Amino acid sequence: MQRSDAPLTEILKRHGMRPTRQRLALAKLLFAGANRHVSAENLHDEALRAGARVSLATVYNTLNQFTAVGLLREVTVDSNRSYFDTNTTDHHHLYFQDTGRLEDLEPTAVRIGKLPDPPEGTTISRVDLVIRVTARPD
Amino acid sequence: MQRSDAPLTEILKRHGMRPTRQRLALAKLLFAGANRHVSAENLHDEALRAGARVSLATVYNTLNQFTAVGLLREVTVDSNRSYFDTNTTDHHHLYFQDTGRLEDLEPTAVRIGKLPDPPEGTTISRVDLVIRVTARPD
DNA sequence: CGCCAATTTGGACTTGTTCCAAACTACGCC
DNA sequence: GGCGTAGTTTGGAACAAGTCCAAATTGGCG
Repeated sequence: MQRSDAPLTEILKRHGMRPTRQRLALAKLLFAGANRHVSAENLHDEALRAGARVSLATVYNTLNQFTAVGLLREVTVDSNRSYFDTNTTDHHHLYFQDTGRLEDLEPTAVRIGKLPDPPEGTTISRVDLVIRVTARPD
Repeated sequence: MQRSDAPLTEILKRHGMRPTRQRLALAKLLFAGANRHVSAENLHDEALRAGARVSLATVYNTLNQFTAVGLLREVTVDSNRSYFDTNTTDHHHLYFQDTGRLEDLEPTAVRIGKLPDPPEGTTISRVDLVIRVTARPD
């Protein structure tokens, strides 16, 4: 294990997960650089290409565990595929319907001026806003 | 065919669809009363219970066709099931994560104060806002 | 070092949805 | 009113995303 994996190891431990080879490899892909949006298949392919031997089942397990402990956020933009976002701060999304590409919006790009009170006995767990764009037909 | 189906027949024709027994039955369930949110399985069960002989494949076909011509709107709140909304006007949604229940929000309940310009070469096709609530843990 | 609980894995399974080829039907035409 | 045909429906097979499972592996602690 290289020195540079140490912080990832720490992160996993802090969230009650053993830093296994597979989880470290996936965490590295997810958290090494800029914020990302991945699907399970998508991350699995990437892991294999990077030489990590990880099964698809483990990718699903890991994404779900990371989401459960708050390292990832699930974004629902497409009803037949789950996307996971490494940016867990408060923000919204831009979705390119033509290509399936998903991007974060700057927190300042959108302002929600007014929200209703949640119904009696419930609390708002999240407010998701998605701007869907298509190539301009011209 | 009863007199009361005439308007539905008209609606279907106007959108280039033959008013078949199946489409009329489904349209009746969808558009007879207040606005609704349905899933395919859900509408299929209801149709059968109402005595309409319709296959699940036809329910899917019909929901997709209705959506294509703008009689329905697809709402993406859950990544493993599609919901269709009979309210095609501009509005947002309240989603009860515990029960899967989906409700329309009054157009006045939410105000979006600021939106970014769409990226070069694209146009905004839709802005979806979903407020997710859970039972208050107490 | 060795043990044991946590983890991973391939493959079977489930669920939601689409595809397909054959059967059926709406509807314009005579 | 029957006919022909293009549009529609249908059951079942096929597909895709995701979960489950029992067996094999492995990390971490003593």
